[in-house]
Amino acid sequence: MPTRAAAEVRQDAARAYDAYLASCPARQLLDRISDKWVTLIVSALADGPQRYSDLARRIAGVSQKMLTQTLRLLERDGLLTRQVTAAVPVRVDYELTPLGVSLLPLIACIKDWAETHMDEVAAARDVYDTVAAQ
Amino acid sequence: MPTRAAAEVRQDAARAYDAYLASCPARQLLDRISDKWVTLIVSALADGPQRYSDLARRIAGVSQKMLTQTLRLLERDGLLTRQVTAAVPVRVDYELTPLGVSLLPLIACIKDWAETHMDEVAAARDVYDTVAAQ
DNA sequence: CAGTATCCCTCATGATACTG
DNA sequence: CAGTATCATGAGGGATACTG
Repeated sequence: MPTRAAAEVRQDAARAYDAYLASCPARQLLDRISDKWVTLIVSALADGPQRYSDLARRIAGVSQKMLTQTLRLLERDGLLTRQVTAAVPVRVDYELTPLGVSLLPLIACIKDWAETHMDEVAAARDVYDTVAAQ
Repeated sequence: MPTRAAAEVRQDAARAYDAYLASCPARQLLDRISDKWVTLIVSALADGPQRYSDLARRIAGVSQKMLTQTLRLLERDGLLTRQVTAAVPVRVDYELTPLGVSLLPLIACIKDWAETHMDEVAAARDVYDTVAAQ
């Protein structure tokens, strides 16, 4: 069964490549910052500490689940700290760590490229779509 | 029905925010480069033009579907060109455009941050997981 | 060689309801 | 206020088979 064997070889290669990518730092970072809410939360915290409800308000459209989940993720990664103040009602503040702050220039780079070049991309899309329509 | 109305208001806000994000250049760029295969293909083409089969070989683990789909996406965005040479068998070469090349420094920035700081992130995770386990 | 077409399936996200 | 728990869905991605 050469076909079956070839398929297996391909799948093995795919799995090995997946494993390789999983260990790639740049890939791990991209996995983080590509998350819809990660950059929004980090950017929101650039101005200083924020409470949970502040974040929920600033980042309209985020569900409680995703906000909590993403905050936990970022806390685990050492990008922000979670400070609970025992009171009634409870108060929880989130703040960027120096590591989290160090991410801001990178986000700024991405923003720069986007603001400089995304209109070219949009133009290219228009051309592509126009030609394809004919 | 105040509950229902409140839920609707929240959903409207979420939709409006989605629309806002869809028009955000930085978000659009992140949507592109966060794609697993986009950065790999762009990086592979940094060395110069490559044929379809070259790319398939270099980027082990990519399916034909995703390779073709991603190449079309990048062509549409004006990041690379597709050059078909009529012959038997057909030959297709892909090459970065200047716009595509301009993306390379940004990818390098991301790589730099990752290689500089991802070990700190990994360390933070270890601490977090260790504390959580107790 | 360089694709296209199809099916299938998982996994991430969001809505909803409940709580210390 | 700041979450947790549960359920549903839908879109992205892979496997497979076929083609100019």
